[in-house]
Amino acid sequence: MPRAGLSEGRVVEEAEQLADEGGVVTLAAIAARLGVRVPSLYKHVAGSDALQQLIATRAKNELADVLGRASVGRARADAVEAIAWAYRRWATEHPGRYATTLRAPVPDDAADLAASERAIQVVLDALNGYGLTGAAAIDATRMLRATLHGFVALDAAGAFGLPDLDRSFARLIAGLQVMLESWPT
Amino acid sequence: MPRAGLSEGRVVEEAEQLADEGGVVTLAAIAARLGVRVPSLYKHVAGSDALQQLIATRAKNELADVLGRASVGRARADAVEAIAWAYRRWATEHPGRYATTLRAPVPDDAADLAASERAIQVVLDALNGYGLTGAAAIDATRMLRATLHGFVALDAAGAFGLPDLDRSFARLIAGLQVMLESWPT
DNA sequence: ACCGCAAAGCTAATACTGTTAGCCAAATAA
DNA sequence: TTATTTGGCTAACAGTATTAGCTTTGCGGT
Repeated sequence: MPRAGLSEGRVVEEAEQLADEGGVVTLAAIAARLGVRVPSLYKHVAGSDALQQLIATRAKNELADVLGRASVGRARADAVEAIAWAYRRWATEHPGRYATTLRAPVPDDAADLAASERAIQVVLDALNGYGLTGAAAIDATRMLRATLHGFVALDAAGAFGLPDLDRSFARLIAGLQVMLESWPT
Repeated sequence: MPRAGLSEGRVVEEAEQLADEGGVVTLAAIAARLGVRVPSLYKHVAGSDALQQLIATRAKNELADVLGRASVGRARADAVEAIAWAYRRWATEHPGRYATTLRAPVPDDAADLAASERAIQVVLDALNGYGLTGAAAIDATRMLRATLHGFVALDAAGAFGLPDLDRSFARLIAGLQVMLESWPT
């Protein structure tokens, strides 16, 4: 029996693809796609939970990259708008990976913690232009994350009616600008 | 063998309790708590999915009730503030039931659709005082739902650091007021 | 070139989950 | 009292994750 040439990375990639295609992310499904039996996967990942964790960490890093690239060279309203659209776009294009992004970082996983930090830092940097520091910056970051996540999450769940989502999102961003302009320091 | 005296309502209640206690909502766990074997549950609910559906519909109705009670007799800023705090409170006190609230209503379930409508209507009524109609009202409703859901979802996931959540939420509400005051009609 | 060994696949077995079929006793209706 | 419906049960099956243990591949060292 020839080897399939798997690796941790290969398994995680396949799981990510499967997740983003909306399939049920099960070891059985992943193994089938890789042309391998289920227990063979355990030679590369420690189990279902560990696999989820790997996907989550990679997703957080990728999201941080996307947001960082979107906001580079921009400030204030420009930066917020760019980040918002990039965030929504990545989340809707990668719903499976995005969903893993939300779970709290497990406290003993340094890589996961670092990835979470990176994503938040991009938002904090963008808000820097508004002169927010300390508690005000924390509040504003939480507000921004909550708003963006809430929109894409409700969208993904189909909780909104279908039409005019882009218009609603644009209005939302405009509203965020107003909010941030008047944010107390 | 004496009967356990179950009913659809009793099964759903137990599942709701289990969900809000953070347990894994599994037929096995529910049956154990009710002192009954798993297949017996099928005499009262049509299966795992159907049970989820029942919980979801009841949860949407309860949330609509809570928001409705909170906003009665209030308008504009008052109404928004009351709804926001009631929403967050109910969601954090009933995390399991709240989570079921987010799934899109299944199109052929009239009760579920009606429940979803009720909850949205409360928000729409509250925004009525701002003179929003048509597209503007839709945008504002989506914004409000997204913001509230985003905050409680990230909170529930532990995605925020622990401290000062009430302060951040209060700031968020204040920001929403500003946003709504300047919302274009 | 050969051996040895770690890595990578496999089968088999266990323990969960949900689900269906079919039995039997208990409550209820005639 | 008898007939029927109802609500519990056991048994069986399918799907999932996981572990144990076996075999073979393929690479590194001699």
